[in-house]
Amino acid sequence: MATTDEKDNNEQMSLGLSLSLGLYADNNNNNKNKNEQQQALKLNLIQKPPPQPFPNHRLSFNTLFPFHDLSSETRSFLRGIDVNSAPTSTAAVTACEDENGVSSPNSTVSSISGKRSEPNGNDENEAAERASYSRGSDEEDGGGIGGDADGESSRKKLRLSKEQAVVLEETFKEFNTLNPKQKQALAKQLNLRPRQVEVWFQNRRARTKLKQTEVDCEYLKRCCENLTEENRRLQKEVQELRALKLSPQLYMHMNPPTTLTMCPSCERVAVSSTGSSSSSATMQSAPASASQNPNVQRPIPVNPWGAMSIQRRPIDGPTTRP
DNA sequence: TGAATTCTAACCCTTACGTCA
DNA sequence: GCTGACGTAAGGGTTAGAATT
Repeated sequence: MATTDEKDNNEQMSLGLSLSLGLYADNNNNNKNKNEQQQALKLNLIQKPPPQPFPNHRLSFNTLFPFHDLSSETRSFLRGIDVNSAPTSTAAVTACEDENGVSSPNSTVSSISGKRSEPNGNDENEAAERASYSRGSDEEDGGGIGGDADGESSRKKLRLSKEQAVVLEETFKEFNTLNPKQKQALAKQLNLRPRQVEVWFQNRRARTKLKQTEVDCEYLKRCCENLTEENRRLQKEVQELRALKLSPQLYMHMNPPTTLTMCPSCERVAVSSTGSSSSSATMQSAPASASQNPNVQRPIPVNPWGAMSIQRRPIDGPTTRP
């Protein structure tokens, strides 16, 4: 059926994606326009994606574990994803699309296209089949990809063409979430159903998040290793100090124990030796004097992240963002 | 004005399918 | 040809915020 959304799409088709995404021919009759307009302002006019990579209601990993020294890096993880490594400009892809908007290589039903690597064996039959398939019945969502017409049970799986994937990827770099209008416009441009675009973005976000989780996991692993090492070292020091306490007569012949000091500016922990000239009084009374005199370098509880010098390699992700 | 209800969109988890080795 | 691993499109359920009543 011809919905108002389709009308929107027709109006927007004449523009390139970047423009059409921002275009708000506001003849929509549903009740969420205010929201969308606000979002459109945010996303399209200001060209500023939402601040959070995943504007989710739920807590993200980084929300739960806010590494203070990593925030900027962590936020940048989701930038610059280029999975397909063949970034074609949107304009170029758009240019491939002819006026009818149906002759471009469309999403591919794998059982039809055969090879995964090269879906664009452009028969007219194939193209027609793909077009009819990917367009489907433009009823919203309900049908699903396998829910069209005949089979409820058999859900055929389509494969997006390379061009579609590239455009989606490029768009994802810009906006990792789409508002409904953007979704519509992009779907129209790619000759897909909005639901398919939505699903693609959802899955794409999931993949990005998975990568992020892997990176975070690796980081925590290294944190754990460092902490274990630090713990081992401190245990050893404690043993030394206990031995010292039990036999003070030996103290004068011992090397001074190492002490953790913290740089007040960067709060990084440094292991320093107090030097051979340090007196026993200094060593033993250090914690007490530190608590009284803030200028005294004092042994501190170990900052688990401070001693880390791990460079977290950002994973690919959506593009730059302030 | 505040509470209850409805709508919507995003997310997560899972499934099903296609491809490849 | 069969099989298991892997990638990914899609289904279904849940949730939170906005809009409406």
